[in-house]
Amino acid sequence: MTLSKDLVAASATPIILAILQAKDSYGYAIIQKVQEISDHQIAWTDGMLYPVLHRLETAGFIESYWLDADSGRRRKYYHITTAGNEECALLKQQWSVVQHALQVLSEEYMK
Amino acid sequence: MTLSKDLVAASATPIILAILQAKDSYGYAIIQKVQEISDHQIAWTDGMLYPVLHRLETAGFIESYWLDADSGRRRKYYHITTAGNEECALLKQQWSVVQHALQVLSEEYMK
DNA sequence: TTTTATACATAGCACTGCTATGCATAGTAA
DNA sequence: TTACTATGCATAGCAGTGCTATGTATAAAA
Repeated sequence: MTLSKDLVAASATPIILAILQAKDSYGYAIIQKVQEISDHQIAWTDGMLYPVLHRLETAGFIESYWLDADSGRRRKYYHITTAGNEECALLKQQWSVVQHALQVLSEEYMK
Repeated sequence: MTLSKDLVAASATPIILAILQAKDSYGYAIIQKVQEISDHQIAWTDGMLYPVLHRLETAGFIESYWLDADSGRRRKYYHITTAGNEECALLKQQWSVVQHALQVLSEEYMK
């Protein structure tokens, strides 16, 4: 399943914030996490993710810090801020509005 | 509640197609229908809707025909095509993938 | 006669998502 | 020891487009 461009754009932020709500993480791991929880139906490229992370950091929704992994490689970890938590809640709410609308329409159609 | 720009873009097509699945309709009525089923939480402008309708028609998802209303005004009615029904089903499926992902993340966070 | 509601249309540009590309290192297969 | 894959991050730059702003027209109502 390939998600439409619009849907990818609309879902990236809430998904990233929701992942970081559980625990701090870094770019590469986030991509894998998204694949995992979507049964490989959502496939993000790194080139698409990093700019989004930078935007979220600029917006103040997440903060970053560098850590060295056991492997020796450097990883840029992201931590969700209070503003990020609020944004995440807001986005989820907006999603539920649309979801509810689609739900109502489906039911109406079935009648 | 004001929906984010991305979400508006991603939800417009499935919502319009879902409305037309129930019965043929026209621009102005579609805007009112969206307000109604979303408890006035989704507010589309006509300037935003008409281009979307034209795009959907060009894509072959809907077809149009003119009708004169009792009021005397002309209305451009839209009818969903077979391709449109398929597209609608596909989009709904894509939405459920994202919805499911967000759901899983929420549950993981709660644990 | 002025305003509001109804009804559709689109030029054009501001905006931006993301592709394409680049850099770097660790592990592993050959 | 070489090549390849996986890991890991970064961004220039432009193709692509969503939608604001604007225009037209008619009916009804105030």
